Amino acid sequence: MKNDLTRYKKTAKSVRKNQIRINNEHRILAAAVKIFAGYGYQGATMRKIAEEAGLPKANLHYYFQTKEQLYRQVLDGIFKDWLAAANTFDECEEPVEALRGYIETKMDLSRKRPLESRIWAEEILRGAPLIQDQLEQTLSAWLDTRVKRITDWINTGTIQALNPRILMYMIWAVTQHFADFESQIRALNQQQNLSDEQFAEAKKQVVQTILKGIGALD
Amino acid sequence: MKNDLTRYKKTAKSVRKNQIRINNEHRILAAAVKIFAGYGYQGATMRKIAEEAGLPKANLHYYFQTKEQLYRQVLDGIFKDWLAAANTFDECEEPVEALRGYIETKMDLSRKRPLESRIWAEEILRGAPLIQDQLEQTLSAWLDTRVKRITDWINTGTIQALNPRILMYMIWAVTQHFADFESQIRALNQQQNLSDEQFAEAKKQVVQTILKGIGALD
DNA sequence: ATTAATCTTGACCGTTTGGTCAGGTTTATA
DNA sequence: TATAAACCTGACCAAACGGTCAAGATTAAT
Repeated sequence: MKNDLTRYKKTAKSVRKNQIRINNEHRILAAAVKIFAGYGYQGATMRKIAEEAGLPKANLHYYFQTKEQLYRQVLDGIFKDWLAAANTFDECEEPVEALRGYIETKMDLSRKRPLESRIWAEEILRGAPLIQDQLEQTLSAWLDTRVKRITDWINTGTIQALNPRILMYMIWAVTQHFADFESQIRALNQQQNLSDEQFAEAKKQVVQTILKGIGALD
Repeated sequence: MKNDLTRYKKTAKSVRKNQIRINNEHRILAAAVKIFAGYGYQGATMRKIAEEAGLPKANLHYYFQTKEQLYRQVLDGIFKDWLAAANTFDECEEPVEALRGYIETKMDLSRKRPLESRIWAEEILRGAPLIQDQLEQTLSAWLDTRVKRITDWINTGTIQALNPRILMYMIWAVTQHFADFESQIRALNQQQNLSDEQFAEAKKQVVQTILKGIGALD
């Protein structure tokens, strides 16, 4: 029993100690997302991230040895969110509901996490120097299986004949556009970000146009 | 006559002298496009641009006083190309041919000038710090008149009811995606850029999906 | 109460950055 | 041929960068 108590105490203290690390890593990562999204990888400086996090710069290097390692962890987190959202593609058998759910989930992700979307976009814009492997392996494998599902829909006549990859590129392009080009959309909307109502309208129209465009509606 | 000859000589020499400046400015701007597209504004250095142009760094500062001024001229050039392409929107009265022509022109621009598209995308990603005015004025005015044309199409029942602005955002998103996310598409295409045939297929499918999606086909 | 492990941080370092400038060279004009 | 204007460039500079480190503070474990 003493043993148990000791272990319990140890665990509790470990948890609390880890908590310091976990808390600070979270704080730094959150600050890093803001700064990387706002300035790009090169434009972001460890000093700016430290200020945003409210910590001395040297402290950042205690938790993340280099700027590149910090950036890599940010990218990893984004990729995990992306994969989680991507699974909504498989929740329905029917093309209309599967695609509608996927498009809406991607739109919601753009709305709720625009910073992450922009970091991802910039990384790809620069030629994906750090995430090429993930693209060529994880993302490529994910896409392959969905291409097969779409091909099945085509073969059963549920949607019209088309290149499934190009369809996916179109969905990615449109959904992510609302995060990545937010500042352009704002400039064209009387300097106001889209309201919730406007965004809901956009989401609906995007779904409608794509589903109708591939012959899954009407 | 002597006057004419003198003027002619003067003009000729002026032209040739200007030619030195024009040539070098072109050389520097072309190098700047490559470097800014490959590294982003912050990642691009005057040294890299100078190397790409084959000129000493100090020479760049002779023609363009600061890095920001050089970057601004690059952006101006891109915007002019964009506006030129945008006019294809007005070449046809009918929505099908007007939109098809516009989408195809934008796709061709992505194919032929991906570097410029990426520079533009990065500028917007960063919040458009230098081109906000152009977006809020020139681009906004351009969009307004096209919104009216699309609204006319809706009112005459040529296409279905929709928000014209969102339609334009979708077109921009999809067409520019093929330039901006080229490295992702490459990673998902056996590490090969889209061939001319693949790109032609994409162009066709994009046109088809959007036109059908807004009820302008079938 | 001691000891060990973890965390914190101001001061510092070598490198790279955008930008300057004096002085030389080339080109244009008369 | 003489003179002015335009062009060229190696050497240089202050500022900012990512990263290091020693020394102190805090927390954990016995």
